[in-house]
Amino acid sequence: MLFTGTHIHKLDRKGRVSVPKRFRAALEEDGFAGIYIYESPKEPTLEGCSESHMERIAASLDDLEMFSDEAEDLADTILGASHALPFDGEGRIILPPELIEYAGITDQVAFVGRGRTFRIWNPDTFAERKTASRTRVVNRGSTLKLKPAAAPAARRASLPSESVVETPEDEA
Amino acid sequence: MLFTGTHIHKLDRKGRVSVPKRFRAALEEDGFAGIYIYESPKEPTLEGCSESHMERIAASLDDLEMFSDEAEDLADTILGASHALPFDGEGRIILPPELIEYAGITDQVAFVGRGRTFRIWNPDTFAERKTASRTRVVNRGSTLKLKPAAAPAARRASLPSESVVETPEDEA
DNA sequence: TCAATTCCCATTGACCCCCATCATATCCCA
DNA sequence: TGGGATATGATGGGGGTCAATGGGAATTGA
Repeated sequence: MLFTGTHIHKLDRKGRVSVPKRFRAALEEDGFAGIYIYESPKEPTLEGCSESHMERIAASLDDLEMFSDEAEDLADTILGASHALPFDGEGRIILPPELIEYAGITDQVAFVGRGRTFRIWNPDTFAERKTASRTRVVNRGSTLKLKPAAAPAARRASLPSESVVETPEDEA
Repeated sequence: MLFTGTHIHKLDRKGRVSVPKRFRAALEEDGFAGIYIYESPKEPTLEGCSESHMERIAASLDDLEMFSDEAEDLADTILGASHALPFDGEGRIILPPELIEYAGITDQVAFVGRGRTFRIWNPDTFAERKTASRTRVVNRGSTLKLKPAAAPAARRASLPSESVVETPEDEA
């Protein structure tokens, strides 16, 4: 399952916010009915993911030298500062005040998909960032080199001829 | 399964539009009965693709340094801005207002095949662009070097020429 | 006992399902 | 070869359903 799109929901006066239905579906098939979030080190936004993805992060940290400074720092930043937020009956979570403050959120919350993870923004802040990103993409002429065709692995790979490649992101 | 040709359909007053039957067939064998679209960064058009193709994009982004600036920008521009639009019983999707506006669409919608992806245009805008790009192709003397014809992998390769790509700006 | 959290129910409005009609391509047969 | 008959896709619209939201009651814990 993939997190995509931008979904703007309301933060009510109890600090609750509905997690987008699409995200919920992806998260729930994961065992834990809820999300994990932590402060993004570089920007005023919250990183969110499923429990299994959090486990992947932990495993990756294990691989970094057990007691390297970097691993220590990352562990504190991500694992130590992460919050496990369960859904209530209506599929909402309660955003802890310190996270609300960190992201500069007021009355609205933007859930922004990033594939295997997502981010939680103040919608205005994200809007600015998005136009900036897009401008850089155009100016820089970014192209995305696609991987050789996703490993079939997942679900039925009914198309035998799919191994064919394609031009990256074509011209214009 | 390739998206080819240009198909013009009507946008009804509910914001719905039928996805061409040909495209639908290609998309449905993909698990998710619907399409993914996002704004093309460079032009007033929408890029569309199947879920598996979107997963490929996400996987490719994952590979770029997890947090390189460029990957960040592309993630916001593509994954964050994409919409998953499911088919209704009649094979239609609902085009979100902001996408309608971005592409300058009014009452008609042009689906234009591009191989593994397709684009959604205001038909008039596309018509202009098409003649312009055709002119460029002629002036420039562009030719397309075909790949060796992908190994038919398994079973009968009844149509030897089938793996071939087509010129970017296809016919009509 | 008070405060904070969790559970539960009510409301509303957007979306999705269903059906009815229309257009177009295909086929059949005289 | 023409004309209709039929199948299939495209289009229009109404209404039921469910996600998002708000608030109150019950529960927990200090």
